[in-house]
Amino acid sequence: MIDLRQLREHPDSFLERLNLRGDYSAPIQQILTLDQQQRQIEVERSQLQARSNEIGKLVGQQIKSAGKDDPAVQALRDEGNQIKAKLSELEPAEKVIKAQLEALALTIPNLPDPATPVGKNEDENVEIKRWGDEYLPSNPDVLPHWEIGERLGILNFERSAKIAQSRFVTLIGAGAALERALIQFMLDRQTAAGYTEISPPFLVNSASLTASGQLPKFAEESFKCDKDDLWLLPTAEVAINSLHRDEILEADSLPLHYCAYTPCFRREAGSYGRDTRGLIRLHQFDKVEMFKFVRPETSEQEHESLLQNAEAILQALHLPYRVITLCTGDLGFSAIKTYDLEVWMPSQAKYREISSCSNCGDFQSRRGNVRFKQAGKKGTQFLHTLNGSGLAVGRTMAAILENYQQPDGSVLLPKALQPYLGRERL
RNA sequence: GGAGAGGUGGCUGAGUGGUCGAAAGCGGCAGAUUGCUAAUCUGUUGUACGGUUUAGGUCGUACCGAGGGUUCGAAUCCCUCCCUCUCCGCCA
Repeated sequence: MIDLRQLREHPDSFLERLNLRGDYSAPIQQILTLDQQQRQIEVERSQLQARSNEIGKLVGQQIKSAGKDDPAVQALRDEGNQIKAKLSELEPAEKVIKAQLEALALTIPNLPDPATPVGKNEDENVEIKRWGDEYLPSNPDVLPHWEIGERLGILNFERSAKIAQSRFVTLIGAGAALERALIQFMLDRQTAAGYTEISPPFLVNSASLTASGQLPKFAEESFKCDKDDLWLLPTAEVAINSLHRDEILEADSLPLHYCAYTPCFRREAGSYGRDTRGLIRLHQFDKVEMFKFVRPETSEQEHESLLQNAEAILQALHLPYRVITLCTGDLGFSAIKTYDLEVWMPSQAKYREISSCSNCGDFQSRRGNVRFKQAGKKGTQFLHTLNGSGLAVGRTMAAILENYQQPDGSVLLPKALQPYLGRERL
């Protein structure tokens, strides 16, 4: 949620930064108008209520001293009724405006951080690092991971479509074990890095999705269970973000670092043509997520260490990757700054996203009303939230199947993973 | 799914129509005092929004699970929903 007070006080600089994402002039103007109307009504309303409260007390006193049939009592009652009549017009009007204001404000994305490069779309993202050139595979005839996977008999798409739909996979034998091993491996690493593991509900309510930013704007992206106001979790970020919703945390308890393995469910609406084969873009995939609740002044630094924690997995698996900083035009809705990790996919001769590490500033904590309080100090502050994949399991599996593919059609397993599977190759 | 009980401030817990934002205790904070790793005493102690102020501040409104209703006036009465607990049923 944007900071309405900040917008009200510095509308020009606010809009200038926001417009680095696209043109939001119209809704912002509307928000400013609604905000002004709302406050105007609020002033009038609270004055009336003050008088009404006063009358309420006076009636009580008058009845005690002069009896309930005293003419003064009737006069006060009349005045009270008049106020009630006025309030019955003001209150609904204010509610409507407030609802419009909130609905609109919820569709405004977060302001990009000054450190986020300015750009229109993904073509203007900035590469900041490459790692693992020495691990680039030398095998020139690498098969795409879905082909090698089906040859090895460890994954099957056709039968998955029979069970569910296209864009689902069934893992078989060593494939299923590999997935489980990767989850275990990643959780082991991230918990060793200080993240507290949680296992949240895989169904979440609308409030949780709104808090993290998926609703109201991206309702089409998630699967909904209509009867229950529950949605299939699109990412563990949603669940962990709501773990402390409507709470006031002790400053001393921060930072809180969590990680979680969950499946993630996404409708992938509007991406019908892309990545139709393989493990890259499925309706259901596994992910180990990292999430931090931190004090505002530390979030930049926490963002860097979050990135390192994600990188550590790729490094441990000896998978070549690069790090890019998303530009303002490609930045996600809730983020102020995002690093993407892209792993090398030999069959496509391209780097493909395998982790996204974002600093969301106080955007999600405003939406979820998560604050912290310094003991002994007055007032509360919104904290900052950060999230990052550590990592997407399906894409990691795809990267392994391609980068570790041998000329004889077998797939070597990364050394770090071998103990988890009790074997050296697939 | 059926029956019952209940949701009050950081916690425990009183409060069933009128100075209740809410007693009391605990905890927290500040001070006093006692020569002993603590006791005692005193004071203080929620959040949000808005008006006003250079600021400290000050004033107002709202909040006793959520949303409606009755009333001059609701934590208190009525309705709907959500959640928790106990028992029964069902079930991994």
